[in-house]
Amino acid sequence: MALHPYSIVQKSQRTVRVDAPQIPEDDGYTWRKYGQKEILGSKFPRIARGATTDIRMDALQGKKLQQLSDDPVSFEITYHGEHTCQLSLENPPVPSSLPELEIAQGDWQPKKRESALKYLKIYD
DNA sequence: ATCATTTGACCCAA
DNA sequence: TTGGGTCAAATGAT
Repeated sequence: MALHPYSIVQKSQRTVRVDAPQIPEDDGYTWRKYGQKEILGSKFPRIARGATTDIRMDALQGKKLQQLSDDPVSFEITYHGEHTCQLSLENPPVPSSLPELEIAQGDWQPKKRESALKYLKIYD
């Protein structure tokens, strides 16, 4: 995915614009869509996704997709925080106890802990 | 059976 | 109260 100019929006959050054939859906992580909303003044809905590649909660990461126009279709992707998970899927680290799951790195974390536990169960 | 997506409901900050 | 982010049950895909 050839990344095009990005601008720093906040600490640990950046927005990247790419053209349609370069939508970085395949950016090395598995994203799970968990929401879609119509945005006032926007022609296209905003899609919310979270990373599910790593069963550790501190590896969860938010990602939003916003389609900006539909002629030269471009998207705006906002990453929240940083991935802390390993890319290698062989031998994924398994949390031995639940309290470990309370730690969330970066400026994004799931709103409810139960939800994160659910994510965990899926991959447990 | 496992895991992803859809979609209205729910929640909360502004 | 409204707008927007997340929840979660049903549904789809494999």
